[in-house]
Amino acid sequence: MARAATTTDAFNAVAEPRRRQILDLLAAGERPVNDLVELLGLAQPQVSKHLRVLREVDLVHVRDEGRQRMYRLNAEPLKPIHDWLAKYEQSWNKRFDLMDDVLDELKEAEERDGSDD
Amino acid sequence: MARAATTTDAFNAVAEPRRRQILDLLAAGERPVNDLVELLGLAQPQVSKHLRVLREVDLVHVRDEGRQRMYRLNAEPLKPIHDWLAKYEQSWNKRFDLMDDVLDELKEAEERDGSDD
DNA sequence: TTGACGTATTCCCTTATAGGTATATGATTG
DNA sequence: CAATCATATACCTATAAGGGAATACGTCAA
Repeated sequence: MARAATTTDAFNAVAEPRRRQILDLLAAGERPVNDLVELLGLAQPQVSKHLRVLREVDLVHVRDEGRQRMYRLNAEPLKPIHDWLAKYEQSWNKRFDLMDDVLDELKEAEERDGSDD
Repeated sequence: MARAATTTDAFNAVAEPRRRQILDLLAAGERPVNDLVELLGLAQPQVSKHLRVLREVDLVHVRDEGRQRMYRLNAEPLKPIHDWLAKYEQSWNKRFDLMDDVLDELKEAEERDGSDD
């Protein structure tokens, strides 16, 4: 099997840095494709392709405005990622794992020193 | 160019559901590979391969314990993901985008109604 | 209608995934 | 030392990514 499609969920869609950039830009407000093309310095087709992925996981909404297509952020699909991360948050904030690290080093030292019976 | 390697960063490593499961299991404490194999119901080589990816992005630490290898969670590399998400948090919590949605619908209705002038 | 503009899609290519299966490596026991 | 356990790696296959380039499509202006 190959890797899961980028359009499987927000986790996969957002793993690509360019797509995160796009979302970051859209966070400031609605924008037509060409704006993004300029801001990102990418070729237009690549931007359209990234936008397609973001659309498929519902991270952006589109609206037709004349010959332009206005893209707008829809952050809701990011919530599952945030929710999943919640349980790990203490690990880096409160240095909860400091204790684990110490225990680890103790065990390793123990093995090194007292290894010969 | 192909997709970025899964070992590029935590974003990519964590896009795979199995690897998130592994981290979830390790969140409860250190475990040898075979424990994970049983708990996940996966073949041992696949588990080892997932663990390798997690190791390469430093999401797990290993410790030799006799013929077993004890894996432990290291959540720190998840922080960048959390940090990136921070700016979107309000979007789903406080329904900040409700306003945007309303504006959107107004615009669309406007277009529908006043289009034939 | 013709042409220019804004955007999406298609095709080609290189690369790497994830799973399956077999096997290699390292540590322990007898 | 041989056998076994715990884990890692190698090899194979199918699949699809993302970039580049060309082109198709829809809209508006003259």
